[in-house]
Amino acid sequence: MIDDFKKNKNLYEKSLIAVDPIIFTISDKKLKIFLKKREKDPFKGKYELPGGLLLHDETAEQTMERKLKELLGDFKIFFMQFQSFTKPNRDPRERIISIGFMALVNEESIEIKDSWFDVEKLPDLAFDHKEIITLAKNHLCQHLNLMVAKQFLPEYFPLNKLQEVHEVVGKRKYDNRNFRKKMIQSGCVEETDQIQKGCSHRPSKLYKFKAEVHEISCK
Amino acid sequence: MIDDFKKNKNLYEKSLIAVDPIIFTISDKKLKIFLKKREKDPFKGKYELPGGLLLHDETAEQTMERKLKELLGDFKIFFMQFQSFTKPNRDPRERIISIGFMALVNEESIEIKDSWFDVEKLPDLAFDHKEIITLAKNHLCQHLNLMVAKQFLPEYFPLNKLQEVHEVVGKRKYDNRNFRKKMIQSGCVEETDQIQKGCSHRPSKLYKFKAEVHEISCK
DNA sequence: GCAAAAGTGTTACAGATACACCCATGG
DNA sequence: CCATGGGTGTATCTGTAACACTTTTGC
Repeated sequence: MIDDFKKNKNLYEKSLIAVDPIIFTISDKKLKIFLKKREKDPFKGKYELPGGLLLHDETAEQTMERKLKELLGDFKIFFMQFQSFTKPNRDPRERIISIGFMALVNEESIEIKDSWFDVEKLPDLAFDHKEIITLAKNHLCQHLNLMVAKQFLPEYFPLNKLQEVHEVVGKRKYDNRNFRKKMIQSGCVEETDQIQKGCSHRPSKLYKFKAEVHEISCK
Repeated sequence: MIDDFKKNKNLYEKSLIAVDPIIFTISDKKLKIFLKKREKDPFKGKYELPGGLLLHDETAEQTMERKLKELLGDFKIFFMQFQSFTKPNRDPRERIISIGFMALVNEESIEIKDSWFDVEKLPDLAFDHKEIITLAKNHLCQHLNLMVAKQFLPEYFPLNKLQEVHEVVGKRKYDNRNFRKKMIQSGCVEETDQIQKGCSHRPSKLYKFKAEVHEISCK
């Protein structure tokens, strides 16, 4: 391929490479994403994904880690690639290829509480970011499984919170008795001796994921 | 992001962008992919994916269409993005980001009969192409549905061929009676009045997909 | 008539669904 | 004592799995 490039440098063009993180969390029973407001043209005043360019010696995954640390702080965050975006004029200034990643964070680990937008009520977006977010939402919804749900929860959680995650991401309701039965039977979660505190109703038992939960799917 | 670039051009580096097509077909009850032999160093004599660079005004999808036409001829081929590869040194000469696509073709539309390798018996591969192929195989296997199966079959096909596609891609066996029942009940295929010819055994009825088959999943 | 693949129905089992009431706590 | 969310069992339905023999054709 490089040989093609050497033969005819006019045809091919080197391009900047960026990652665009779609950072999801669940808060207030809604799926939300992190956006920032643009302070410069083009698209001044609109919102954008908090993307970043790859450094010369970085993989896209390393760029994601660097950006996430910068945005949310230094703790481990789960993320996965879902699609790359290559329209030549997606940035009006200069060609940039963007690799889309979705990242999943537990609400409780978030310090900055603003900047989060309900995916059903997004503001005006810069570049092709609306399209990117739509695809990320579909990808998340289609890849909902226990590994994904786990990312939205703290280590110890009530089963009803796990159900809530499934309901919000999967955009559907589950029967509470059936959901609990299925989760317990699946062997992926286990009861602990911890109890929920500080709630003005019957406190729930807390569960945790068994260590071996990795890729178990859950419709 | 471009502002970051303008501030410090040393840190960021523009890169060539390529597509790498993993072209699958089913032949002889095996899943096969298209590879070509490298005639130059590096990796001279090893096999590689038939990748191509993005032209300055092309999306990755347009590059795929151009390359597929060049490799296999001018007919419509189904393909989908599955992952991008960004290790800085994946090509020892110069940085190239590669966007991996899997393409699916029906054996009968192939003219060039060599160049196809059983995915279970791959030759030595150049660059990171072994890794790319492994990921493409997993992706294909996990995304097996009727839309995918359709790509491996001609317009009119025996139900048993559809079963074969599912068995080869899904690496498992299906019970013939149950499989037929399920396919017919699903309403995605319909019987035609066409009959298989030129076989030395009982000829089968031929079926076709109904028009609306797009994204129906099938375990 | 034999080889080779096509085609066909019934029973058993497991997983999914539907459904309504009592419980524990804080205020 | 009341409001709030936590927690529980049974009966039915539906889709999947297991299973073996007859049919049609070419040679």
